[in-house]
Amino acid sequence: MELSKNFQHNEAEQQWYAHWNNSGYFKSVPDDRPPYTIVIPPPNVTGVLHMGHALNNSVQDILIRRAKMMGYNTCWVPGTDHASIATEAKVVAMLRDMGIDKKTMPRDEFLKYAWEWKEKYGGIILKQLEKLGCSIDWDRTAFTMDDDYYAAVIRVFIELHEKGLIYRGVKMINWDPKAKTALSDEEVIHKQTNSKLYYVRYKIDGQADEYITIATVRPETILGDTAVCVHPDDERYTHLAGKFCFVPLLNRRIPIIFDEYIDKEFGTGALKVTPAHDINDYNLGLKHSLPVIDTLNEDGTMSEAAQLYVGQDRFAVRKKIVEDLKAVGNLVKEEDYTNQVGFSERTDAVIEPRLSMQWWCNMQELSKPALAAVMDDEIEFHPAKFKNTYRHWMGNIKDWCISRQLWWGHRIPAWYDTEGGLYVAANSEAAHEQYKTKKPELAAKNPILKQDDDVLDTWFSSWLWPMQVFDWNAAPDNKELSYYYPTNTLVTAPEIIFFWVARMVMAGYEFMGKKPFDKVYFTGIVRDKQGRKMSKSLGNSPDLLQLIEEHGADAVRFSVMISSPAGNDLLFDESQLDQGSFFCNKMWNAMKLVKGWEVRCDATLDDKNAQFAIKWMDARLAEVSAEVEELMKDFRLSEGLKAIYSLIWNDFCSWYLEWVKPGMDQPIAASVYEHTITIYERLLQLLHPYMPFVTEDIYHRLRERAAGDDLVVKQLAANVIPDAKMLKGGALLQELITAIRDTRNKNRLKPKDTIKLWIQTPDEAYYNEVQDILSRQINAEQIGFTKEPVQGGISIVVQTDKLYIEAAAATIDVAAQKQEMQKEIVYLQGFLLSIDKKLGNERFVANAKPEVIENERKKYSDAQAKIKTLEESLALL
RNA sequence: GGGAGCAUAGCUCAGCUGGUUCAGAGCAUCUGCCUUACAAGCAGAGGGUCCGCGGUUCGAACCCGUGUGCUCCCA
Repeated sequence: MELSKNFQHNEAEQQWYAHWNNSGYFKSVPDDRPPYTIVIPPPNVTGVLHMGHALNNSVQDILIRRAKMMGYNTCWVPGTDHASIATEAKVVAMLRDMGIDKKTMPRDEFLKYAWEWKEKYGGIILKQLEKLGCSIDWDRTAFTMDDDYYAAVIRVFIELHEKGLIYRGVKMINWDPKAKTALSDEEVIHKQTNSKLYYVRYKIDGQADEYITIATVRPETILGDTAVCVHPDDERYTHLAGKFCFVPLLNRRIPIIFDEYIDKEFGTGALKVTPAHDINDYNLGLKHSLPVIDTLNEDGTMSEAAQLYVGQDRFAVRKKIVEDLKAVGNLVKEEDYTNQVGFSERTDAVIEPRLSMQWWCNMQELSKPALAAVMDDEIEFHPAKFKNTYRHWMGNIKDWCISRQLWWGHRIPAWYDTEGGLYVAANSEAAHEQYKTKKPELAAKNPILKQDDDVLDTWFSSWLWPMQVFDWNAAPDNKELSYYYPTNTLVTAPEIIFFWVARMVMAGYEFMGKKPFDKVYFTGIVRDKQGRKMSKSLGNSPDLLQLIEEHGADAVRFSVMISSPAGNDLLFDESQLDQGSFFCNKMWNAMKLVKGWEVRCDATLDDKNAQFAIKWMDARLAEVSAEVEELMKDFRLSEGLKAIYSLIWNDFCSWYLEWVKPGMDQPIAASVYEHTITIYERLLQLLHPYMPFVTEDIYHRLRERAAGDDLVVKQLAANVIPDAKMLKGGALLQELITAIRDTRNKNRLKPKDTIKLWIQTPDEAYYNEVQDILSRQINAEQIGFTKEPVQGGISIVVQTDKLYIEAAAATIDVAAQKQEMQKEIVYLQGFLLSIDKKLGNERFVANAKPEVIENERKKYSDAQAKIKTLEESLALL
């Protein structure tokens, strides 16, 4: 078999994903094994895969694959949410391109287009997860507007309405003039914005040439002013009690009112009050019984009520009104000002506070068990610091605006009669039944009820996800739900904590009476080199599919995971991908090396010289396996990967393989070959959750495999206690080799120059065991023991053994050797002193743990011995 | 304004319950190698007031306080 120079990721990825999927390894049905379940945080149906998804889904896949190898029945449920606003925007844009205006279209027809759009583009993001290698149970793919899911959402609405938790009312909401819908508070993003603060004077009624000056960043809202408010203690204005002033340009007469809400320090201390367009002004208006003048249309243009600039956009009007105020002399001044402005999460339009009739969900009761569950660690947060954020939000929870003025989504199951009577029911028939019973006379006259035009917030459906993907609504006692629910781990970004995590917890307790998941793992945020969050709008997110194409899915997963400690952000830079692909290549080459030995196997050969290497490698494998297990328990995936990476590259490739490698054209003991293959398999298995393709590929190249013998389903062996003596012996051997190589370098020996090594040690047995390895690693033609110092050689000290190197080619620098030894002695003497001080301190001896003291004593005697050895060697030079 | 977090090698970051096996990794740099798997590699090396100050402690990168700088979330 001719093997390519490098690992060919493209072929391997295609081949193995198809093989795993076709073999049914990703499918899950309830059985006797314990379940390990993850529901995917449904990506937005309009989305494409970006770096955040790469991180998020790599983490999920690692957890799932590892659980699978540990004997769990793993189930990873995929799906998408319908993304009301984003999808509707896409469909409207598509129609516009076709020359069709949504307004001219009935609802049903629009929805037909929307479903077509969803069928065509909606699944793209899920398909992309295949490329990343995600072991997803595709048969379970769910969508928040599937029929069963739709029914569940409607049921939940009705139940909460019956409980009195859902109600309809007029309140100040966040209005997105671009999407023309209300938004919840969570969908508004506040950004610091450079604005202007305009000082505008309002003429006082009855006072010739007296004005009151207000400051505003939104001069266009002047047209909706119904009062000017000042602080009752503000001496500048006390004389204006009971007076009125005129709104500039309109000359509407409005009262000057007094309220302690006013901040005297801000601007001029006088506030224009526009109850229709500011939440604080609205509350002030309620308190002082001010009229409300809504000067904006739904698309952000000025309404008839504004009287001026009717039909023109709010931002165009802002400029014009400033000009016009200036022209009539009422603009006093303007200054630069930075303030927080709300933007729509989906459309990026500037949000308008607007008074509007909407549906609301009261969260007070729902939040109580949800808050307690997280605070009591019934649901564990990793990292735990997010408990604070969660508590803060839950503790100050506000009613949730759940209606959206859109068509794409779950239509609100409420019907109205001609008198405004309200009927909430699962369907039109049921609503009409209610109507006939309640108002038989009206029903006879006007038999048709009108359904509410609005749909529900997308998150009002996705909060049911962990339950409804297992068919909660139709069959609450079904086998799957009781087997998979509560799910094990939810993996998500911290920015989703309120949208998703909090609401899913609430829904879980409210409707299932149980938590939706045991643990929540919050990943970091993926940022670019400059530390900016990667986002579509900034355009700083690399094309993930292209990265996978170029570097391979394993390399992408590696680079994302290696630099992603739990809950910390990760600065992603494409150059990091190299480390991952180099690693794939390293493993590929190790496989080539080992496979090359196959034809040189000799079953009759003695494997004595390799025993040390094998036992040591087994011990390291045991040690790191245990370490990884601990790290995984704490979601320290990045450190787990580092440990495995180092085990494979350093311990296995750089040390072990060199130690068992046969000489050129020399045979290898068959048992050593076998053992090496087995060790490599176990290393690949340990790494597999992180880098599934390259590991599966090499696994199959190491040996012929029977059908079904695939790494993805190979069960991890139970961890064993590593052989401590072997670990120590291996570490010493490495230290010896490195020290001698360093000495060779320093004495300008070429790699091909051979040396003679004389060892002065009390433990000759150890050296006998490693002699074969040692001589090859340092290119020694001869190794022997000595009881006396060897004259004329280079002398070094490793731990407390003395080594003498004789080399014909060496240019020995005695002065340099002396200097180095003296330096070492000085350091050790200082070290000794510090331990001495410590051990001489009564309080240390009294307070420190016995093992700490014991360790200090050992360090002391070791250092003493080493100084003695060094001094002896020094004396000989 | 309220809250959370971060500051460790030139860069990006690890360092969990305080104890020179605690000052680490990768990249970058320097030196030597085309050594029979790998130059996408091998063998070595150098490099740090663990942000400043104060405190607790026998002992602090780690705990506490404080200052400075930065990031994020919420209002």
